[in-house]
Amino acid sequence: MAQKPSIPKGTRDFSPVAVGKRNYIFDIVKKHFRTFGFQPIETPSFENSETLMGKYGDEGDRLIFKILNSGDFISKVDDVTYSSKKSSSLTPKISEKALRYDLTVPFARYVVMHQNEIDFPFKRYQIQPVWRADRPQKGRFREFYQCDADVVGANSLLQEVELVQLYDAVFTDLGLTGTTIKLNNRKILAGIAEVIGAKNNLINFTVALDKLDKIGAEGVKAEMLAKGITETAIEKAAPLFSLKGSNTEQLSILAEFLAASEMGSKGVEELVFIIDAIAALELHSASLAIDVTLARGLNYYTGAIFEVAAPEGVKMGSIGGGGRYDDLTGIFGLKDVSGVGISFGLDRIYLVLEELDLFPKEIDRSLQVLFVNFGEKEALASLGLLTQLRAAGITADIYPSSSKLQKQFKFANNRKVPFVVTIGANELASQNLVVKNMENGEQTTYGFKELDKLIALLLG
RNA sequence: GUGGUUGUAGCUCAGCUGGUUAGAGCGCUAGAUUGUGGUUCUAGAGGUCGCCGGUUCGAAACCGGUCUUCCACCCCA
Repeated sequence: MAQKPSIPKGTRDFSPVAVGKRNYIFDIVKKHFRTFGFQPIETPSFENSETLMGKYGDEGDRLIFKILNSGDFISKVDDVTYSSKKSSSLTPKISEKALRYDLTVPFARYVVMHQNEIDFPFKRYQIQPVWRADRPQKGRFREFYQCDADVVGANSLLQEVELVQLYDAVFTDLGLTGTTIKLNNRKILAGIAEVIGAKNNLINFTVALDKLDKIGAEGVKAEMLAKGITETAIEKAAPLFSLKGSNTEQLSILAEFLAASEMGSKGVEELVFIIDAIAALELHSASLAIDVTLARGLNYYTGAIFEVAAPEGVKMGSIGGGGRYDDLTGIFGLKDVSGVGISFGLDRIYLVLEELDLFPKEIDRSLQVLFVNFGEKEALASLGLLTQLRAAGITADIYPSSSKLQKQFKFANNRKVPFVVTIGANELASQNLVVKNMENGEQTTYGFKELDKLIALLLG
């Protein structure tokens, strides 16, 4: 053992137990994606750099993992570029591929490339890892999975309503009650900026507003001032900092505030539709809340904006987000295809479920029954019975060597095996097997011919 | 990318202002118990103190660098 091996910053190994828990979440998410009519696709881990670069802003470009070209790539760089030592001009010459940064941009590329084969409206889901050269923190990794569901080619607000229901269905099924689905609309943000006279400073305005719950009203004002938003404009927007009351109350205040803005009024109208529809349909465990400070990545959202907050009391950033983008495929040359989608933050949902102890304990039951090994003859007899159990769909195994019973039972205990079958010389002679319930220690004897009874016990 | 923080046994952590052979609990192995785990008792094995370099008679401890962890920015799931 020369040096202890390690894995790169922000990456993780997953143990059998962890994979079991992750698959539990994946399976529930997939189940609901499918019942809502979404179809799965997959795209490559890496794309051509030009597909990704420039789609996430300067900040995003910095976080994209670039892949070096193959071969003697340095020798192909001209001397001027090489000696300039400027990463921005050198990188494109030595790297033409990059790891996927999210699933939305590759999806847009997919839609454009396959537009003639796709039946629109196209509802797709995609669950794959993405990579970001970010600095890791709790719940933030350099390699993590995204679970996205998007609809392209449908302008109806019914999609937004369904996506809210989809969030609710998944979190309810996971037993994660008390989540808050925060809802806003880019048109409202644009309307506010218009009304207060900061139309040309929309991004700075919303980025600052988005931090309200983090840095408080004073902090937001300070940041807005620093970003060149006038004091009178901030004053006008001030009532929105402390917007309170039910969704409908907030909406009526907003409607009044935005009356002069055509864009803003349209946004209010859209929110009213979604809120009314959800009120009529009712959610199971989540609550839907208007949040005018919600901005998220403004790069491509044009309509509804979603973000899901973990139940109160759990310290965790958002566990999901999404929104509508009217022209995502435009950057790849396909105009007028509207899309709307949501994403589940698997790693964070995992942490939240862990913290609230919401994983079912059957998950780590990776083996339902273990046969104790007494020696060659007994083991061969066990193998015959084992085969029948496996054929009946039961996860069963035999201890590979005739080690001490103490050791074999301890192994069963550590693996959390609920039943252990013992077939020793006595049992072999009488054609019986002894089944031990590891939870309460009770032992029951069955004849070899009564295997159906054992199967019923194990399946029940 | 900026500022800070962390690293000691498989795991969770002690280890004082530098001073012999670096500790505990849990886990692991063996025995008490040659057909029974989860409880108890006894014994044992496990560590180039993240890595590289420096200061010193002497470094786990001090200094520099580097990697890693976590945190605040930035940004975001």
